[in-house]
Amino acid sequence: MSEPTSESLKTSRFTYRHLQGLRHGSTATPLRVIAHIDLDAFYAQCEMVRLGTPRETPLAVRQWDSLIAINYAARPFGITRLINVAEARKLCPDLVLQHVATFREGEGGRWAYRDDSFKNIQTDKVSLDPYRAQSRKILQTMKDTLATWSTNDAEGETSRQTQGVSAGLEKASIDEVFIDLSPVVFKVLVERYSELRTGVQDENRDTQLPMPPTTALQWDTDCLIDLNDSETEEDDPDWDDIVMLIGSEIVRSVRNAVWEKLSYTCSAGLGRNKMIAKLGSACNKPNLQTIVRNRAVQNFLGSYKFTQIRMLGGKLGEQITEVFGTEKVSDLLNVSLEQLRAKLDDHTASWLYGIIRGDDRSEVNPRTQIKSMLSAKSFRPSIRSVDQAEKWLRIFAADIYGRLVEDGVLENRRRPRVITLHHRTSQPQPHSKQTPIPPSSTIDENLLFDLANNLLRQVVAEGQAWPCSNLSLSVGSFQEGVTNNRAIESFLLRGDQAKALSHASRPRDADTPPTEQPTEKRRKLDDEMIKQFFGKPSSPENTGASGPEIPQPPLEAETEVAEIPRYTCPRCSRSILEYEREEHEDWHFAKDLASQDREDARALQPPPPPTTSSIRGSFSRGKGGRGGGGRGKPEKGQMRLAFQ
DNA sequence: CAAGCACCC
DNA sequence: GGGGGTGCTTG
Repeated sequence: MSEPTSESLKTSRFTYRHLQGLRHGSTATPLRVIAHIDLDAFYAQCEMVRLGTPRETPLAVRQWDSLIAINYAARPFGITRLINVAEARKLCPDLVLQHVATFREGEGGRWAYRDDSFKNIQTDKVSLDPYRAQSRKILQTMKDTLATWSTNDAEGETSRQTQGVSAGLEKASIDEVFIDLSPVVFKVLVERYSELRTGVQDENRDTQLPMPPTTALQWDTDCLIDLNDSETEEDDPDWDDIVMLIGSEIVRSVRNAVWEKLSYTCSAGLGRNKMIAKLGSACNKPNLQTIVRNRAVQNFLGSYKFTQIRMLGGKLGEQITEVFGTEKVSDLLNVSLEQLRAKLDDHTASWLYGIIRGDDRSEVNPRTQIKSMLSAKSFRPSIRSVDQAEKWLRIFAADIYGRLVEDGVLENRRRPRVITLHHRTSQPQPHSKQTPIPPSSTIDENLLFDLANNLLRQVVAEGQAWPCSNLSLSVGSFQEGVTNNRAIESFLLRGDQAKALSHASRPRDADTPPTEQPTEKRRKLDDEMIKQFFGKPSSPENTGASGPEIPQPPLEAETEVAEIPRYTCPRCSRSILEYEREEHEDWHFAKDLASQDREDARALQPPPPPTTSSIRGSFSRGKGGRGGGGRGKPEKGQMRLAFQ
């Protein structure tokens, strides 16, 4: 082990700047902690819970003649989603086969579990509502548990500035979430390690942190990814190991709460970003969590095909495979950035270069609310009349309306602004028609049905509607209701005041360029400009300049009384409430960090996610023929990039 | 805006 | 493969 004399003098690889990045959820800090939590065979577990089936009982969820979820007890029998019901029964005679709930023609918007649904593919439509309901409960339990970590003060002393931190939670699908644990891990970290509490002056932000006092970490039941070849478990842990340990403790408590309260198991991955966390959660299933420490990232990623990395599972991954003649991350590591740039557009090249080295700065989008709702049905055989189609539109409208009610249409919390009808004929490519939902209308089943029906008439009128093999209805572009609107308006008002204030009192901020109207917009008609103003309330300096993850400096409340102590910030000359001083200083610090990030970005090329048509030059896909060479990178794109 | 495309479970 | 989702680009 370590010699107490020389080793104890060692300092951490990390600085106070890195630590502050953790506090504010900076996407760049190497101390960041992201979790991905994935419910195990989710639909199957929903049915097990609903039916009270023991965990050892093999169970599969059935949709018509297919299996859409298989629990872990059934998997040893060789049952997969690719086989049909008859084959599954043969492999496992005792298999519990539960059909999904369905709507039935003529029974309104009520779904039900029916014994005979599998025989009624012609009249029934699948309902996933039971699973959405469970998903909501699980999400809420996760949030509640995270909240206990955020507000619980162990000692009451250190929590002064760290209380109320919240973990950003992104619902990635019905059975997956990403959590940015950074702020809450920071809170726990400074509570447990008093040596990290010392304030530090601006000019000392890059001072190394002291080494953690610990020499061995207790990882409990976690699964650890092996360290890179160059690393050894005998080395003392640094803070990036400690934050993962704290993160894993938090995630374990979240998973435990979901189990104790709702009887669901889930698996989790922890790492320094979303890509790593996501790959990690799939490593040890079911009911386990996997930690990818920073010192294990190279080893971890080296074993993957890059086509398994998020965003590379589709055509982009396919194209990269063709161009470079390999699917392996380890092979692609030997390709220089210049070589990547020769074959891919700059955007994609630098993103790819970073991502295979474990660099992913994408944010956890703190989003829980649904953005669109879709109700669909495939027809075998195809349908060929308006009459038949209308019956399904009734069911779609009822389905979606029921979900809108759950979402709060009745209380006017949210309402969709657009409705879309998708249809498919024998051609593989589906088509769609959409139309606005009249803003003043009361949304109900009939309204949705009428709008859908109008769209259907349009499709029919254009010909090519029959035979129809697939039909679906969706609503989207949600608008927040009046209650929230008032809150937003007052927020915007405060935002304007903030701007006025900042222009008046801040010396000069390179971050906030003088107001500059995009020239092409000048040509627009006045009323369009007005519409745009109200439609896009965030001005360039609001969206771009301060960066999404950086909190604005606290604003003074209008109702404030004079006796609250204040101080004048030496950096921006603003008068700040004394009790908000620390936060304000942190804000400056975050701003500094952000500009540092941007400088880094200019030098290194930032890693934004790839977009379409990323292959450079004449490489073209089967159809369309637009390789993307033309849309390279005008200067404006660069500017925008720098601000993101 | 409307429509399509890519990617994900 | 069927039933849902998200985000982006293009005309």
